[in-house]
Amino acid sequence: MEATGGGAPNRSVTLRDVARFAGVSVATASKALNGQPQVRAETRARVIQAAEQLSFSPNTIAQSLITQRSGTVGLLTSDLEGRFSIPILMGAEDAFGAGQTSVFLCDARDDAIREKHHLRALLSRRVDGLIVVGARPDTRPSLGRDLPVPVVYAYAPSDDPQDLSLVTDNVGGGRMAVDHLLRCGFRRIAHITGDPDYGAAQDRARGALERLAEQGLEPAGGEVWFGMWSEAWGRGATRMLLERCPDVDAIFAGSDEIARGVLDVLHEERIEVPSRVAVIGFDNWKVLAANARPPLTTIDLNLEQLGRIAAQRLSAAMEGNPSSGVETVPVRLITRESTAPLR
Amino acid sequence: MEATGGGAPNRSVTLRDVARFAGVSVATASKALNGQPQVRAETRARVIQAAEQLSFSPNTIAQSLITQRSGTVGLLTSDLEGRFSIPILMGAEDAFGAGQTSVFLCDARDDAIREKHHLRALLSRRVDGLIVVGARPDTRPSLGRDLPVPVVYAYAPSDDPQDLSLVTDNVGGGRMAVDHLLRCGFRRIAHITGDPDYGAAQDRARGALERLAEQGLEPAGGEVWFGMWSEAWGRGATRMLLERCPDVDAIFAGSDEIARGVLDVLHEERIEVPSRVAVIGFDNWKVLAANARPPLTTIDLNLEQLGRIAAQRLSAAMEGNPSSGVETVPVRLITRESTAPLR
DNA sequence: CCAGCCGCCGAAAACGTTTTCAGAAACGTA
DNA sequence: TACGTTTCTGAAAACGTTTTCGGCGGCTGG
Repeated sequence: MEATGGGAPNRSVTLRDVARFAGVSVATASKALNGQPQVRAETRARVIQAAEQLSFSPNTIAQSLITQRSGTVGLLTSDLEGRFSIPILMGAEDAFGAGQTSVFLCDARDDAIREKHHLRALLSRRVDGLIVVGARPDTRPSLGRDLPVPVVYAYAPSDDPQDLSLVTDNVGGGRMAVDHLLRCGFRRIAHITGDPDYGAAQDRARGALERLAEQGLEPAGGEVWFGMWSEAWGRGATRMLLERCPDVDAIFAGSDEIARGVLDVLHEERIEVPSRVAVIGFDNWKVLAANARPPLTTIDLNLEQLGRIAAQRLSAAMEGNPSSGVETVPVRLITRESTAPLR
Repeated sequence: MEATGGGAPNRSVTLRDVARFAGVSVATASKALNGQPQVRAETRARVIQAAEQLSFSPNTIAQSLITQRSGTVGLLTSDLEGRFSIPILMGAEDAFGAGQTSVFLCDARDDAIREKHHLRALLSRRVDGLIVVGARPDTRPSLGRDLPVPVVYAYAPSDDPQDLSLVTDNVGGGRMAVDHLLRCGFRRIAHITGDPDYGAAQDRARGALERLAEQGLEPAGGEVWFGMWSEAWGRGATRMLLERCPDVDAIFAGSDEIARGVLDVLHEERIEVPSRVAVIGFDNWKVLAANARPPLTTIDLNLEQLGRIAAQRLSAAMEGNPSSGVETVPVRLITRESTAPLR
């Protein structure tokens, strides 16, 4: 028979059922299952066994109602591809200790009114906190200061310095990329990157230029090649670069997409990578970077880490220890074959 | 003053507060706000205004407790990249009518015990239904028949035919790809695809071969080129193909990644696409397909649609109209420049 | 003027838990 | 034996809603 079997969480077996089955009151049953001290060991055992036999699963909703904590957080994103939100979600799941906290994922699709809508819904569900993940790494409008729950902005910082924002360290990433190329022995380093309206493009470029300047170097071609975040621009810029500056020996691309375009043209021109020209990307977008020819050295955005920190800060804020300002999360160098020490 | 301002959803203003403020009982307030008929228009207006002034937001948790419906569903995925789950999530959000239903996204990371863990948590949160998104389009173990809520399997079908599974129409997609090439006038068509252990690879190939056979054709090279889901395999296979069968005039790649490898070699060999050889991919993975040179015609998996249908079927099941078996969702041809009518 | 009806409102129960507090049982001590 | 103490248990209130049902007042028709 199935009735007492361990299998089926039958529809709605409640604490009352468990209590009755164990021959105690609901109060005692509750205390027994929650490890409260004031219950005899033998009684507790009986209750626990009853719960198992009935495959009791406590109704979190009722618990939330009374404890005033839902054990949920909202993850509000506008990231159509899920490229940023999923790693961040995974980091957050980790940090929240699985099973303790569940997360509502809402995609606002870059639409302010849809975002407002989702926000209302989440608040009405009494989430304990909110993580807001932007679509692009530039400041975004704050949700406001008067929300009843703590918020942390991840990837795209809030425009209100009073909020807490977590961003990847683009300046540091730019430095790191150039530093790696320098360590490998390259000196004539160009930087081809994306849309100059993006803070990320500016920051990565700044980091790169700073590190070059420390060695008394200028970028190959004289300045940074801003353009678009696409392979096509990577190809076009590389062609111009090779013409203007044929002795370039390394290219730092502002994204892996751009890097793919760069590699493509180098390959077309029969220029060996990395022995003649080294290439480094940015983002560690696996499908692009790992499949490249040769596999692409790049800067990993460390998004799980970012998600983990977001969850930690949110937990702290929920305990009453809020923080504010912009915190930058370090990035990581992923070495593959498109850069290598010059002999 | 902020007190009567519309802005801040102040901590926990309850229906009692609204009722008191409007000078009615909680019962009446509830009915007024929910559009129940047995309340005078004037009274209703007073309550609504009170609610607005206090910026009342009903506590969904309390509502759920009494209505026995949480208005939430769980989306259980193992899709590390979010490539499948996010579109499916978006489709589901659409179909559920925004704000009515919220979704918990849980990433099991292909780990059975983590999945079990998430499942317990979701059931304990009393989700109204479950969508299970697999990592790869092959059958996966069923969650079991004795769950207290309806389940629909999306992308990866369940191994229990009693369950309802929604899968993309890989056979139809294979047919569609070849059909498109035929319409464009190509006749010597090769098929390079991924790991033969994947049902998706087999199905796409089957569709392709069927359509070819209808024209009395065989695939160029005699058979399907199975291998791996990577650009590298796409490159290798293309080289072999060109050697063995230099008069090939079209290549159907089993994925966009493979297609990129194919294009790469054709380009290297200075073979014009599409005038000499046409290429079609599969997946419509934007970053790969749209950035390709030339932009890649491909088969779109139609995942939002799949998510929408999943949500509809789930809703139906929640209303007491379950279905079962495997339902295939049609795919879509996305025409770009890598195929074009001959001449 | 009265019976009956209808429209509107509110008291109270219910949902499934946790927590408080009073009381019962068992035991040791004077 | 009486009493204080310690352990353990259970009744009841609380969380914030929805829903049922009884009641009150006014209106209509006879």
